[in-house]
Amino acid sequence: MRITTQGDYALRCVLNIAAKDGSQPVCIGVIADEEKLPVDYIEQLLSKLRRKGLVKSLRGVKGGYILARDPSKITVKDVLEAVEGEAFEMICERFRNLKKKCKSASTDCVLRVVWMGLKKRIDEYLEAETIGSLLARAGTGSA
Amino acid sequence: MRITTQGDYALRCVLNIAAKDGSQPVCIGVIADEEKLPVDYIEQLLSKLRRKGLVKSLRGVKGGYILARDPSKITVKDVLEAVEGEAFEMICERFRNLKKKCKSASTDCVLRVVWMGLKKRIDEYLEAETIGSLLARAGTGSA
DNA sequence: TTAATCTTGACAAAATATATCGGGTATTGT
DNA sequence: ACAATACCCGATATATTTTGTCAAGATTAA
Repeated sequence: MRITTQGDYALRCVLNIAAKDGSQPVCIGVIADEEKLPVDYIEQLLSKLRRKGLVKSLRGVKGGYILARDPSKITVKDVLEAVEGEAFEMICERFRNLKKKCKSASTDCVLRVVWMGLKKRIDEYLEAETIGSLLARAGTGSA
Repeated sequence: MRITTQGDYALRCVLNIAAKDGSQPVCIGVIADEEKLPVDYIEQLLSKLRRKGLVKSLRGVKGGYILARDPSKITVKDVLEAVEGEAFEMICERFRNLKKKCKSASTDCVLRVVWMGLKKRIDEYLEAETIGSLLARAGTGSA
């Protein structure tokens, strides 16, 4: 079980934008350069973030990306979900999405209970961490 | 982020064995049949569980698998780790394993802190759940 | 000995993750 | 108007992981 580079990259992009003063949009080229990420790849990720309403984009010369709302209102979970779908997808849901049949998918399935509990834990944790809190932590060096 | 069918299947196999009276080993064919899982696939999973010391195997006629220790001493995390490696692998570690370079992998990386916190939450939860507790829950129907 | 059963490694197929590319659209500055 | 910059979007390509299958071998009970 792991988060993918998509989630990691997306978070780095958002953090990069958030760390700037916000007086002007940050363009993909700069982000890719500073974070050492493939520009064509994070372009897709930023598009997803935009469609989910986490960032806003401005086209043309002087264009780029800015956060759509206050960093403290953007959770780590928001960003992960934007690029990866659910932060934690239960295997039961996965089977459903793949049109496969989970033989034990009754509501009282013992494992289902475990996965639901795990999902709850994960979601709670990722909702508690925000871009704002990460930024503050980075600033104070108390990481 | 998700657990794979390997983890799910492995847990179903262990639960299946644990649910029996233990007077005789359970063979793969029976487990596969009862759990509706591909026999050749779970064969590999059970091999991993054996190598990790979670189950014991007996060959020949009347052979099969039995739990290596008390169900209450086998955690969900034990089973997941046996077949999937770490229950939650941090992206940083993954990069290392793939011999790739994570540019931001300094000890004070803000995201690293997040992943470490998440890993801790996940591991704690999965260590708290045991085959024994799941079995008890299934028995009482209080799921 | 024979049949049942685990053991092992190799192979194959499917799904996902990670990019890369090309052409299009909007905006700014001249 | 025009050129330069930068986002937009869909298609395609590659790599990796996941999932599943197969075949030959080893062990044991009856």
